[in-house]
Amino acid sequence: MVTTKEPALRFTEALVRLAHLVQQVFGEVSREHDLTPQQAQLLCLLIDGPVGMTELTRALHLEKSSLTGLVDRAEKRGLVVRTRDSRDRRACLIELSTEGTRIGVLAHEGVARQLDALTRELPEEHRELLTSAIGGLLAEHTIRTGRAQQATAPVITR
Amino acid sequence: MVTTKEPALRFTEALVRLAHLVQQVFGEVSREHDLTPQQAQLLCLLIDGPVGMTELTRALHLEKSSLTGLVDRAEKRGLVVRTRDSRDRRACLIELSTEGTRIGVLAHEGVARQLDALTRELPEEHRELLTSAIGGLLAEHTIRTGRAQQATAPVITR
DNA sequence: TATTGTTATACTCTATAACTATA
DNA sequence: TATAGTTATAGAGTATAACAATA
Repeated sequence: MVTTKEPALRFTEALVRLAHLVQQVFGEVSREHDLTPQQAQLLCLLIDGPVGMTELTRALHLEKSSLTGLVDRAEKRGLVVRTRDSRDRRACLIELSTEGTRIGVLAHEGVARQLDALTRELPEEHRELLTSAIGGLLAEHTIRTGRAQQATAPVITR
Repeated sequence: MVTTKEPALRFTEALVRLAHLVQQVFGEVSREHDLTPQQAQLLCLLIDGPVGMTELTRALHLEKSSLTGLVDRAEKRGLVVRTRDSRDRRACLIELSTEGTRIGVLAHEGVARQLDALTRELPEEHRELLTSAIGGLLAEHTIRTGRAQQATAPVITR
């Protein structure tokens, strides 16, 4: 086996540019719905149900005070609601409002649709292979860092 | 051909999570060098040589006033220098300082190293397939939007 | 007139440190 | 004491609109 440096560099560059592209798509879709990318990310993360602040900080890789502000602004816009956690009076659960659900689902679908459109040209086998390859990368990262990746909707970290 | 919705969704989710991961890596490396991700991105973009403000706004997808601020702060930190463009007295070229070059290269290498490490487990064929598939996506996006992607170092858009 | 870039302004996002309330 | 979350503060990032200087 030869020490091929070239492909490695090209590959990482491809990864970075892909991330760049996904960010763009995410930003554009967010704008269409008058959301910041961070707000869209929050809404997408809450689609599956209410989540506590601490869990959100882990999912979003934010400090708790940063999250407080993000939730404050989202709440002020009527996108989410703070609910008291019945089992722990210190904690609260963040929940989508009706409007938040509506916009969150739209944003989620918008991102999925656009990315899907970009990949429509790929042969089905390639898509599957890509999916599993990416799954491998994510698993590898989880192993290395000990941190699990979020298991939810299209969501981008800042 | 059956209308398979499932794989499409999984695939786009994989893309989004991959982008997420790359963002994380980029953010961590930036922090190590006491840079914001945006500053790191700027430095990486300038490694190949000086670039004008207008071209930078296109590469970074920023409004010109946002870029003015970004460059201001980077200049204040001694990372970049504004140079007058000799052929157009309205324009200026942004150039890395010695320190900016040093840190920019370190950040670039750091990102490449970490991403490379994550992909070391992948079979070589998969890496090549991934690379070409991503290349296809980028090309598709360029066609659809008419905008070229940047052709430079590991760089993430916010 | 059009283009290049800056300034003024207003938000949003983010982190650190100190704090309150509950466990 | 430890944990969940907020507040205070400061700085960074971003966009819109109005502006200056040059083309």
